[in-house]
Amino acid sequence: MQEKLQDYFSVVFEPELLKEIEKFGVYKVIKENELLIDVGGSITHIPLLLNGAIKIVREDDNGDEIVLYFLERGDTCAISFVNCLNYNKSGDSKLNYSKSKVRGVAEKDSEAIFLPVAKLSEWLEKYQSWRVFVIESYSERLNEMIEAIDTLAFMRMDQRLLKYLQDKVKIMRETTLNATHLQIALDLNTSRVVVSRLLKQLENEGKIKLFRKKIEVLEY
DNA sequence: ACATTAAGTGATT
DNA sequence: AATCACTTAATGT
Repeated sequence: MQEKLQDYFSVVFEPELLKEIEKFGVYKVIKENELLIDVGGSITHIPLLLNGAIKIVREDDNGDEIVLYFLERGDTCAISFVNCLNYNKSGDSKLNYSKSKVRGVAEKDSEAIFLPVAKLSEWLEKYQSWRVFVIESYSERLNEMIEAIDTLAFMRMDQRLLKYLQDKVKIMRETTLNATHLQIALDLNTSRVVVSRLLKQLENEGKIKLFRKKIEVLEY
């Protein structure tokens, strides 16, 4: 764990903070499709992603879902973190953790260090580098959310689909994606039939190539 | 050989 | 863009 911490964060964090992270953080290997946090689940730890990718999904009461954004190497879900802070301040004395409004699923095998929320606010006061990191991360997440809203509000389904595929290529670092039409439909909150048709269209336009349970993206 | 799951398609709203 | 109803193709047992 130390080496990996060094690799990714030695430039970002001061040595003392790194030591603390080593001490209180729990290193974990996350398998593809593993559920990290579900809607309504308590947030007890915040992940510091070493590598891999986590898909953050919003789910409403009917179980309809929309992909908000992906967490990548060096990312953390600062939104949930700040959420925790607010909760604890305004909060009761009991050790209640705030509830997650999103779901996090591993998009591929990943490694992360899980940090207990209690430590995080402490570090906020102690370490300058931690403050910077959290604020930057927060702003990144916010921008990604705005981007997600834009695509949702202003783009037609075919464009959204293409963007989805291209984003995924970026995150997976592979041009050939493993995904069924149904899975994609769920991510975009549409029906499988629509996805199938639009994918066919994209294939005819020469932008992608279709296989069974696989899609090769040619333009990205 | 049969059942199950993934993908393709026309017609309708 | 969604839904229905149906077909075809690939895969698992």
